[in-house]
Amino acid sequence: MTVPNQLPMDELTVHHAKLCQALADPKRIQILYALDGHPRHVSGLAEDLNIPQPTVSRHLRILRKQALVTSRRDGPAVYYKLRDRRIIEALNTVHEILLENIANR
Amino acid sequence: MTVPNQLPMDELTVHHAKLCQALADPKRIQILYALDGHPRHVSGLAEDLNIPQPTVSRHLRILRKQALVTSRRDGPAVYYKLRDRRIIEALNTVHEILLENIANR
DNA sequence: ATCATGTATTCGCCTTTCCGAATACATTCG
DNA sequence: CGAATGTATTCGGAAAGGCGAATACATGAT
Repeated sequence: MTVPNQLPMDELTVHHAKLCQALADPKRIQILYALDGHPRHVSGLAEDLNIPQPTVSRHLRILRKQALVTSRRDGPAVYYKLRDRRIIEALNTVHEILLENIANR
Repeated sequence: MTVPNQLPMDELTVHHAKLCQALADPKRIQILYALDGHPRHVSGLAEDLNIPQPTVSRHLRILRKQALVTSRRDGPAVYYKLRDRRIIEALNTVHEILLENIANR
């Protein structure tokens, strides 16, 4: 039995995947958790996480593009904060599953 | 002020990111939702989703590696099912955030 | 054993992602 | 206007991810 031609992928699902992709990097996960409840500016994050400032900026741009964080400028510094704390809940759920995966090995 | 050398990345966070990475593809998202409450075999998924069977198999291998799905063979067919339905909840949370992102544009 | 059905893997190619290094841009102060 | 501080971007290369096509592997029936 042959499989019919693939139809164009649902745009919403593509965006869904892109949002997940924004979560799929260890440094970005660290950044999101670091921002939870604590708006921080870029070099503050860089020092806390021991990540070079340009790298932090690049990751923040990715998170901003997916509207996971928002920024406001205060003098020369730019402060970032979470736009929706539910993203932390989603990450926590995945983390719980991860812990079980490790336990059931 | 110079940033100190980066320390080795927390292994748990690396795995956390890998788990998110497994969610970061539209076809895998489709597969996970298709499996929600309905164990399916490979070519059933392929037909439902209009995706070539080898492609489905490759994505299922990735999901299996992250223990998001389990498989059991029944004759020549292999049935897959979700290992933990909370992954759907995590995806749903991300989806809600996505819908708001689209609305607030 | 052979065939039919269903599943998994390999190969080659292309695209995407990530990083370090360097540099450009923005804001405030003197 | 500099100079100082803080942030963002670009470039080049390396690594990872995805796909179509072809093929190999596994199971059950005849």
